[in-house]
Amino acid sequence: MAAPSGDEFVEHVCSIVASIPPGRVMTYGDVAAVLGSRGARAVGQIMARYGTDLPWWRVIRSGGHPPAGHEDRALPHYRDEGTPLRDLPESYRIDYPAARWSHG
DNA sequence: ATTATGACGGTTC
DNA sequence: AGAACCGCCATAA
Repeated sequence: MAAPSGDEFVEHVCSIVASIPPGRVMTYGDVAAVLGSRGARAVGQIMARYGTDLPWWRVIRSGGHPPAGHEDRALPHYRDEGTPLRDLPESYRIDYPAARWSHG
């Protein structure tokens, strides 16, 4: 496993992200909020480090924008999962209110 | 303990 | 709407 035992934060983030169903998305802030923290950035760090084995594209920024620097990689995933998109085809952003997923 | 960094968030200009 | 600034959190050096 990429995450050694003891890192609850990492384990939690991975678990939450992995629990997001296809076609749904959560913001970094939401994931952090589930952990009782506000480390949206910290979540991004984990995605950058351990997200390689996770559906990282289901984690977006507030406002419905996909992960910075990974828009092109995420787009095909959204189209494949039927995630509601907006502002196509010029640019695109996730229909956050519609695709938002609650951890519970 | 202190500093710097990052797949962020929100406010302000 | 785009850029700048500050705040928050976890990790690495």
